[in-house]
Amino acid sequence: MNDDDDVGFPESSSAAEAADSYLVGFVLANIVGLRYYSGAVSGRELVGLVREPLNPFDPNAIKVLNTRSIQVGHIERTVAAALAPLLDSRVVSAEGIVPKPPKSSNSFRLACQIHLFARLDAFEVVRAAVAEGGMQLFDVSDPEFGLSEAAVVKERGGKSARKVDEIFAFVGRDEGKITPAEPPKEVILSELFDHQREGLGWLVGRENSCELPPFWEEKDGGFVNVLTNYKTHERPNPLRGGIFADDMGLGKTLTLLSLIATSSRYPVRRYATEISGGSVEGKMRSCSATTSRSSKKVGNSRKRQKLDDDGGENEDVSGSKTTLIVCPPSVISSWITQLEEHTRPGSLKVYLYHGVRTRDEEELMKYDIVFTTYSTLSADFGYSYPPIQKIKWYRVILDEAHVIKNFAAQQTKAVIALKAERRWVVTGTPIQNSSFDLFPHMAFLRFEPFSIKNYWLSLVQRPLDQGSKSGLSRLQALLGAISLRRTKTAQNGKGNLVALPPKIVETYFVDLSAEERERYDVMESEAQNTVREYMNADTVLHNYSTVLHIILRLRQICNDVALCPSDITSLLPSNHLEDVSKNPELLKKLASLVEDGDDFDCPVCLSPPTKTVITCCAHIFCQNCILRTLKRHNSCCPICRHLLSKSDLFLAPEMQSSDDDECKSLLSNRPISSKVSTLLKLLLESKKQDPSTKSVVFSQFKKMLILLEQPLKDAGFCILRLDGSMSMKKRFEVINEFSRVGPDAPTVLLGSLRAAGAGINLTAASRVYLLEPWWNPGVEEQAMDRVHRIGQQKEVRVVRLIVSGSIEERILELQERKKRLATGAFGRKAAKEQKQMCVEDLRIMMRL
DNA sequence: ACCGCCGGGTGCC
DNA sequence: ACCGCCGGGTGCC
Repeated sequence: MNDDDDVGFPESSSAAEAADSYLVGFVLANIVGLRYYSGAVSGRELVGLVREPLNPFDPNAIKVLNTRSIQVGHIERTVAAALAPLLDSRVVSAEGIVPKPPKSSNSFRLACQIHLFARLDAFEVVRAAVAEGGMQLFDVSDPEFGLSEAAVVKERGGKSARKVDEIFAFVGRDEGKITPAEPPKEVILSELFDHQREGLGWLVGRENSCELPPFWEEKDGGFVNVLTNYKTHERPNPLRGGIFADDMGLGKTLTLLSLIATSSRYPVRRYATEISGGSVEGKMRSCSATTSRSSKKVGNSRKRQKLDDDGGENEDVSGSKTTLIVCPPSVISSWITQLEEHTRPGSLKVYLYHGVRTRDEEELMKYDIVFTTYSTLSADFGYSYPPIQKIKWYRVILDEAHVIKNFAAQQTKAVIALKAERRWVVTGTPIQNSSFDLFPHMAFLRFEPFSIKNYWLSLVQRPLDQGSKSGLSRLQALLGAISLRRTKTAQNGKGNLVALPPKIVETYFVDLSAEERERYDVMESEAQNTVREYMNADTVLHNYSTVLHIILRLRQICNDVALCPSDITSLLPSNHLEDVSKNPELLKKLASLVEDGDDFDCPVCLSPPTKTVITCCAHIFCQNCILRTLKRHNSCCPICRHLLSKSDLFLAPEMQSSDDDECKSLLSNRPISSKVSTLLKLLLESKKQDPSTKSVVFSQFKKMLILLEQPLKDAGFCILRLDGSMSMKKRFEVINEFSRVGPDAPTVLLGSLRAAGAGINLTAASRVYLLEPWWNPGVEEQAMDRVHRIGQQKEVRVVRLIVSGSIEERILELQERKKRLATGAFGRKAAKEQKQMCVEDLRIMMRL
């Protein structure tokens, strides 16, 4: 057994915090010594990795714990030797997952994937250390991956990730109706409102619930946690408590007093009033710091004996039903006021554990309610055996629990260490601001597996930090499963504890000037002719890159002619064979296409290529994707079935950022395009309304972002740029600077989509301008979500700029079609085709 | 034989 | 552990 039994979760091995750490990859290692420990692991289960520097056999030892914090074994010595320094120096945090169940019950070792997380600037160090230790670092996009043992695991992992979200979606949905409850009239004098009776019903119901906690199911006579896949034969304890998060002003305090009253011993032991003496009023006087000792009484010895052996967690130590309420000092008085107002005098005895306070546990147990503050708790914690920590309370209520923010803080630790059968987190504040670390609350509530840091991080916090949709929905689902929130406005309905302000998306149509229009029309008809030829000859696929090129140019003109050379045909490959290997010119052009475009999705993985490869048949892929595909599919190009070998693949040159100045000089002193002037107009309007409003302008064309700089500066905007060529570190610096406030603070961020990937948080802005329509609506969605995500305080307005009567309008049309398809009957089937442009799409886009 | 080879003892860190 | 590894016994053909 492990030693940290009190709190019920292990100290995490993850030193690097979630905020800016990312998955470097994973290594395979054995868990050894299973023979010597009792911890069981079933397949696909997460395990805790905990350093054990004092191990007498190996200072590098890393022990492995299962979900229940029971030791399973150790990480094999060689791997531990390589990882220990990384963990100790907090360069990495590690999470283990056991992919397959042990072959037999008396196995000696067990394979484990160790996922390593680190800050981006430490990736190289980690890679080097892993290599030094003789291990292979597996990467998600490793082409070799398809064949390794790890692949099986990873594939399953992918499936399970989807499944995890389904599980989350399911939980909390089956929450039954609440049966309203009446408080005992002997104690509560006031009449409760309907919603308060319901609230009371919910509270009482949860405290007396015998149901399995959320995410647990009964299966084959045993119990399984469907999230962690942990199986056990012991029935997990019900979660007797939760989060009570009614809006302010709905009377949470009275509802909670009613809850306390239902378990108070009044009127049964009316005689006890005399023993402990003092009504509420009496207590009120004795509560002040200077006189709180006055309530000291000699306890009876029978109780003391019981208290002394309170190590037994299951024992209800004294039979007492004392509720401990922890709250900020200012809130105590409002509790007292409500006590006076709503309860029968003398029916609930209270003690203020605050200032000069008793050290006598037995004394404390005489009261119905003991109030204390977070800072008192924190001050006491660390003293040996402070009574408040030693007592096993009947119930603990954390009021205004949102004041707990930092898991590492002493006061948080003190709160989590409190012992009680019934635990409540009470808050009236929806989680909207950026400090929304709910882990302390999960730990306090003993809500497994979220009360275990690694699980919290990987299941909720990390997805949330990286701005993924599933992060938010998981958080909402799990909170929904254990909390009650009603808002003043939305009566009856369960308000969401995690609410985002609204997002308004509008499309602003831009009219081209007469000159621009003429230019565009000429180009478009040229383009139509070319594409029509390919279509008639059925050679669209063989001229794929040319077609992409044409479309790209048309889209560029919609933004600004400066993005595109005047003669569209000059950019088309002269050679109809499109063989890059025999045509270095074409390679160059394609490379520029990739660089300009910034939005080419690899047709295999449907996301922007990491290492861009151009085939001799002029199609574009991620290096890893095309390598993997060639291995599987008889060496054919997935687009045109051209035979390919490795020598037919060309790495696109890395993007250069040095041409910025060149671009700038090229682009300066030109008349402003219609789209740019429209953007300026909109930005100025919003500045007029509120000068502090911050905006993000997204374009997929790097040149467009450069081109915008000067006009924006001239119009008096302080701007920043975020592009794909920046290192992650630099990106975070830019975002940090962008969120600065003050008279000289930047208000406009020019961003490329590629730079706004996972982990990028742009909530400082409340306006988003999308300069062009994106191929795939999901990508636009993602861009908006960098701004519209947890931490956003304001309503978000998104404006898409679309040139009317242009290819942009048709792209919009295509997007709509695809959305319809995706949500329609063919939903799942259409998903793959959705992102790849087909001939039919091309027809629509080119008006052919 | 300062070797190779055999087979028994043994087994996390 | 139906392994690897260690260290003792052993030794031409």
